Amino acid sequence: MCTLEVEMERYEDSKLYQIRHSAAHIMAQAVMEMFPGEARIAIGPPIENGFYYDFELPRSLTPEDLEAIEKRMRQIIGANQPFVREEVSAEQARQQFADQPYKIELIEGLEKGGLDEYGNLLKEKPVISFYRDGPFVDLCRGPHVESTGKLNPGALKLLNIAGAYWRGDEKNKMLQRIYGTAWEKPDDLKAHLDRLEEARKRDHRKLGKELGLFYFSDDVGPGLPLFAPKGEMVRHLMEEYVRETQTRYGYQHVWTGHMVKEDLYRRSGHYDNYRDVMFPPMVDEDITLRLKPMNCPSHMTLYNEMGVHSYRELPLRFSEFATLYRYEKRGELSGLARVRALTQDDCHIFCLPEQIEAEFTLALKLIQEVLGTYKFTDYRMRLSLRGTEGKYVQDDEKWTQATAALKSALDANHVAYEAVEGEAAFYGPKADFLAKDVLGREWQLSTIQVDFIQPARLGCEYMGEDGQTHTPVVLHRAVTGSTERFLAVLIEHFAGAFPVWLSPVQAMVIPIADRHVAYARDVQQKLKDAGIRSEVDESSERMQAKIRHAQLQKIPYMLVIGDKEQEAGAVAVRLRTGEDLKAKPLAEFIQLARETIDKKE
RNA sequence: GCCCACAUAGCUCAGUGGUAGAGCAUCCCCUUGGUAAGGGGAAGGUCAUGGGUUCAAAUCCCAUUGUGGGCUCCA
Repeated sequence: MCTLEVEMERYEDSKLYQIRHSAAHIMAQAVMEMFPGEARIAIGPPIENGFYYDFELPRSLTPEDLEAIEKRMRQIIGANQPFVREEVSAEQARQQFADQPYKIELIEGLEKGGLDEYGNLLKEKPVISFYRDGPFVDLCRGPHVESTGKLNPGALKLLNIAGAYWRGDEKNKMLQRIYGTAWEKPDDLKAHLDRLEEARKRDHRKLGKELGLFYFSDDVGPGLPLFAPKGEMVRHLMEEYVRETQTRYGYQHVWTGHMVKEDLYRRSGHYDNYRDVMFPPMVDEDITLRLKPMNCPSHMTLYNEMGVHSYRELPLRFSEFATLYRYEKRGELSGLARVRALTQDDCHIFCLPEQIEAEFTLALKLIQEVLGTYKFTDYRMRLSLRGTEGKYVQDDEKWTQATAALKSALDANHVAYEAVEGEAAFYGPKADFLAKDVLGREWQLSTIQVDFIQPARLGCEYMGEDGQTHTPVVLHRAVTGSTERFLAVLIEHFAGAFPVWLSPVQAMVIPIADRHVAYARDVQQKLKDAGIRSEVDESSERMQAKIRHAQLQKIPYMLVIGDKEQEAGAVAVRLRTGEDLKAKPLAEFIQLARETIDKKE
């Protein structure tokens, strides 16, 4: 066996990084010239596919300003100003940026030697440096291109204006951020803009409407999706598939409703950690109820109500497609990707401490199977661990134990992972699956979390082999997470052209003339008998128009029926790829379609 | 929640102070066709909601609601 070692260039060391960093400086120069003496500059880093710079300005920027700034940037590039690095003392830096409060704050952070611009701890005290290009000076670590002329003026574009809090903290002032993108060659820029365009075309909100899947209505409320028959069909198929798979993996299904007494969330710890995402309480005399934002306390209560559990019963795996309600901030709602009413394929596994590894492995296999079915083959794992401070429940021993169990399970399954501190849930560490879609965008889909805390708080117990009562460990696990969000990702992943098994309408029967309608209905009935979902296009349009309509609806099979097919008991099969499979006996088509559907290809 | 933008027919959009428009979709009529749009006609809008300015508001101003782009990928 041989492994090919590919030395990946770090983005930070790349030419593109320098180009974008330099573009940010050039943009800042242009903006400062636009507001002489009034512009305050914050930070302007390169980011994936581009760069941004944050400003505090006397007025709001407009799209026309962007054009003017971009024009000025081209002039600065034309002037070919060299970038000159200069190392300075903190005092010199303060003098240079006396009227730039954000820079002063950065300098102070650097001077303390401990903090970077976000207040995070740095390992060593950095050297303070400037980069000058022409009249513009910025506090900057670099590196940059040699001179502004190294940038290709045709490979640069300012994209949008956005608000951004200084240091990302909503307690701080709101700054104006300009996003731009810069590349080595105009063709690269074009390719990038084409990718953005492709992403827009696949936008699940646009496709959801075009394909008649789901809607939002002001009358119902923000973040509360309404699923039309076709959308609900997809949702139903997704749920059915995961349910059936879970059953196959030894999971049981439970149901715990929509509301819970607030007291339960106080005991579980959710009230303290999760209050902001709960809908306001409903008070009924002396009972205060909350819409369920998560299932764990309900599942644990159910576990308790079911009587005394023996260690022989464990693991118990309770899964539920539960409708949860989360009071997401208005500005964070986004199509189906972020909603206030969602369906979670949640599961809680009650197990013995020594079963963690096996249960984790089982969940891992289940997730890998499901993601594979949905054609997500490119994913990585992130192990989220406790941070040094914050919301985390204090119990060092249990954290250590939980973390070790997860790591050893990952290692035992030869799964590569990246550990991130400070990203854990309040009750324990978690392992998340980050999957890439066809456009290379990464989505967090599945999650497995270890919980040593809540079962104890809610009094979950089992009788051990030793005759003593013990607290079970609970693994929280979601495969597709929120069905709504997963559907959003699927729509974009497949550009609305679902695999046949998931397509709400699998076949469109297209009679060429009215005299073929009776046979078309006959075909539809036979398809129905075979469990294939179809429609007959009985409109008075020409066949070409019917094909176009079915094509735009991304229906996998178009079955054209004319005199020849009717006589032969056949259907002429056209795929949405444009491929013409010619006329086939109906039975043959049904067999072909069934195989594709059953294999979930 | 905060910053900015946007809200006109079911959908996509035009209309920037003087009687509300187009294409697609819908309905009706003609056409009955062979792999991505056949032709004609009709119907359809308190211009998101509420205030204000004006002789006059879809258009200008304010508020509200909703939607969109963002809100730590290292000076």
